[in-house]
Amino acid sequence: MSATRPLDPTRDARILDAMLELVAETGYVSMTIDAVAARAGTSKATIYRRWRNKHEIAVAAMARYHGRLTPWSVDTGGFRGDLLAHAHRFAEVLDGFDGRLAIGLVQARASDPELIDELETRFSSGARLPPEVVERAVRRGELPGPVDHRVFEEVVASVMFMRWLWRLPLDAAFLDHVVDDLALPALLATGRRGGVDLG
Amino acid sequence: MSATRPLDPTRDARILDAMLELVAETGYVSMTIDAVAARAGTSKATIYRRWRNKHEIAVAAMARYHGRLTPWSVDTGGFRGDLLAHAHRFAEVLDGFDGRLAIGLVQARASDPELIDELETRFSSGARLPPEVVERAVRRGELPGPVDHRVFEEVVASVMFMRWLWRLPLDAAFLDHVVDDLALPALLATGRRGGVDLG
Amino acid sequence: MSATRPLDPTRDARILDAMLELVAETGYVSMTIDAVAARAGTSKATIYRRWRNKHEIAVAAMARYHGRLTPWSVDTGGFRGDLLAHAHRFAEVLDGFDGRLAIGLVQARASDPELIDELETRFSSGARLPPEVVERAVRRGELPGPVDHRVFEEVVASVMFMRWLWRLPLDAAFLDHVVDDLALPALLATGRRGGVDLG
Amino acid sequence: MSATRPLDPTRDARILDAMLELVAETGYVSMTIDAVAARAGTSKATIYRRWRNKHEIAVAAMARYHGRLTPWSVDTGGFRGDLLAHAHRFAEVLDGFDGRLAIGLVQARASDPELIDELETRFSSGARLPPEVVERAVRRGELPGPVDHRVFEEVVASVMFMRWLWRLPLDAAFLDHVVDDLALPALLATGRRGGVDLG
DNA sequence: TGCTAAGCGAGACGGTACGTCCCGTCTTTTA
DNA sequence: TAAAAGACGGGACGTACCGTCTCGCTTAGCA
Repeated sequence: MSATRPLDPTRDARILDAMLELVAETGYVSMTIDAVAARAGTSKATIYRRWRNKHEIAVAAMARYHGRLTPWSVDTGGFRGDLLAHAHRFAEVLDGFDGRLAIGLVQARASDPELIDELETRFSSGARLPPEVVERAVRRGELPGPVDHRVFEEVVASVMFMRWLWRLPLDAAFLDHVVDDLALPALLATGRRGGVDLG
Repeated sequence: MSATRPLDPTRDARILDAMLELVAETGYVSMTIDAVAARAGTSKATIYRRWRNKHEIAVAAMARYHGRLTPWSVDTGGFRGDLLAHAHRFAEVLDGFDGRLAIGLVQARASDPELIDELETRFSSGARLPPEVVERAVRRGELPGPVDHRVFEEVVASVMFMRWLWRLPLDAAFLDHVVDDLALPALLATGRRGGVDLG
Repeated sequence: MSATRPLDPTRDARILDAMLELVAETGYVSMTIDAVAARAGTSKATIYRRWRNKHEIAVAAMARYHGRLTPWSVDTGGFRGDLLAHAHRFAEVLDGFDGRLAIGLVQARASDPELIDELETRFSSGARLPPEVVERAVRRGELPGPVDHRVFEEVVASVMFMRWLWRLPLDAAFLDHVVDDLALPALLATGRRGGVDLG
Repeated sequence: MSATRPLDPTRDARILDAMLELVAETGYVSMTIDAVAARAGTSKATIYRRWRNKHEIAVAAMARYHGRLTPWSVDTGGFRGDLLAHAHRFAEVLDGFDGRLAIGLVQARASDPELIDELETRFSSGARLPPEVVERAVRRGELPGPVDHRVFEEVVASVMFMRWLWRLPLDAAFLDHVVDDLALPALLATGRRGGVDLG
């Protein structure tokens, strides 16, 4: 018998990083595996030894990327201010790398229905409201009781992403609207009714 | 001066209809221009005389399709029932033709900003809440006063589209959640504060 | 009965001239009917009203061109000098418009076997030796008797065209060779044997 | 450093053979690259990886073909008979594969000067008179001394190719004419004057 | 002089081949 | 045996040109 040689794990990283960059730069559909291989400094065979096709590579790349997202939080001293700050932060995320990546993701879903099933929660994690924001508000007396922080992410991520998708401005007035007219009422309603199951 | 011959508009219709059918049947990426030409009974040249590439054809096809969307309304006898019915209706729209077409729209977005902008309102029109639904509720005493019907569309279209995008089920429980926890609180909030400017 | 309008003969000329120019510039295969129409300032329909296809147009153009070829002659005072002068003249013809046209002709034959059947004699007319050259030589006593002047054209046109085809130089040394070693012996042989039937 | 994979030479052969067959069957213009690929059992990409366009493929195919031409000779017992036999042989060559291929050569000439130059000698090799034919004639006393065998090829290849080009018949009468009136006088003249430099 | 058939330009049309690009697989060489 | 380099079969893309056609406009020649 002969010694088998394991796949070199440093290649995985180079390949997936190249993949992410190219999805952000050109979109999933326009991006080619040859380009990924070139940027990663590997050969196509090395890529296809690890994943079976383009969309599997994309899945792996997204998983790697979202695994690296750092949680973000801020304390402005007030509940509404915290929500607004998180909305602003998500607007920046959309306008940056993540937005372009999101387009790539959506495009990928078109070509490869199975691609992003498991990425749903990860995607909106950019708009995630940390539970301590709610806890602080309760402690400060701004909220009568606990509310479901996940509702914020659900509403804000969706509405802002859609608006960004149509290239409408994510300006201060719109963020005020999202927080005051959509997120806050929904959050307060969860408090009144004792929770929500987002399934 | 001499007469030049215009592009035959009956061809446009045949081509775009064939395009829509094939996108719905096989998806944007799998669909072939040759197949479109064959089904439309034209030649490829006739197609490329009108649009420069595949995605421009798709954009045109979707513009044509959305231009044909008929408004929809229902009266269940109660406000919540009406909202739920409209949410169900939008779920059907997404699961049908529109969902698959929406993906094509997102693909097109990269290169066709102005056309996409124009389609924004049309896209969410599937979730549009007709003003008379609100008026009926006010007359029945279910609402203390008028609320902004556009908030329904804004929240419901976004949240449901996102969920559909990630292929999570648009089942009854989720629709209840959207109506009760997100849409209704937001709608009622607009009533309390006298309107919203969605810009 | 009704009045019919005849085809405008001025168009014929413009079309065929444009055809000849374009064959010489780009070759028969590369030349397009659209380009002919554009240069002639007509429409394609006007062309196809006159001829059924590309090669018929080419036939007509060649016929028109060769119909315009002006006979050429010179008297150098000696038979060999006359032959050399005609060889030089044919070299110039090949290097000019006619050479490029000849290539077009040959290419045309490839695509359209029927194209140039009747053009054979016309083609070599550039190398035609006028009968008076022979008559003068006989009068001067340079030839013992009449020789078949057509042999000159047959040999010289063929050999020089082939050499030109392979882009070998048609220089003075080669022309001397053609005249002294090929044409003159063949011409004299016809005199000795009393004529040739070129069929 | 890493190993790169060379183009597979067995493909070249299959492609060029298929090309030759199809040129002979349908002509250069009618022949399709897809048909070549199909017959060669390769893909179009494999063909276009080797040559840039249709005519480069044709040139390569003809180079391959002419490289395989086998010299031909015959001994009829008499000089004139030998010449006639070689003329007949060349007529067959023209009417067969070579004639159709020659047209392709001329097409190629426009864009590939250097390759064509190289093929020049090969082309007329079909009409080449082997030196031993002359030597035998001298030994038999049919010729007073050595003559330049290359003159035969020069005259015969040119005159017959031209006549073939115009689709005039290469019948026995014409071959007699070529041998008796053109080739023999020119050959004998070289003997009288001691050689020719065809440069 | 007015009617009418046909010429004309412009260019759209169906069809077909071209040459390009990319996917996912396979082959060769080196380490 | 992994890795690089890249050739390979397959198949869609978008382009180009052919020969036909349709559309208005104009013009020649009969009435």
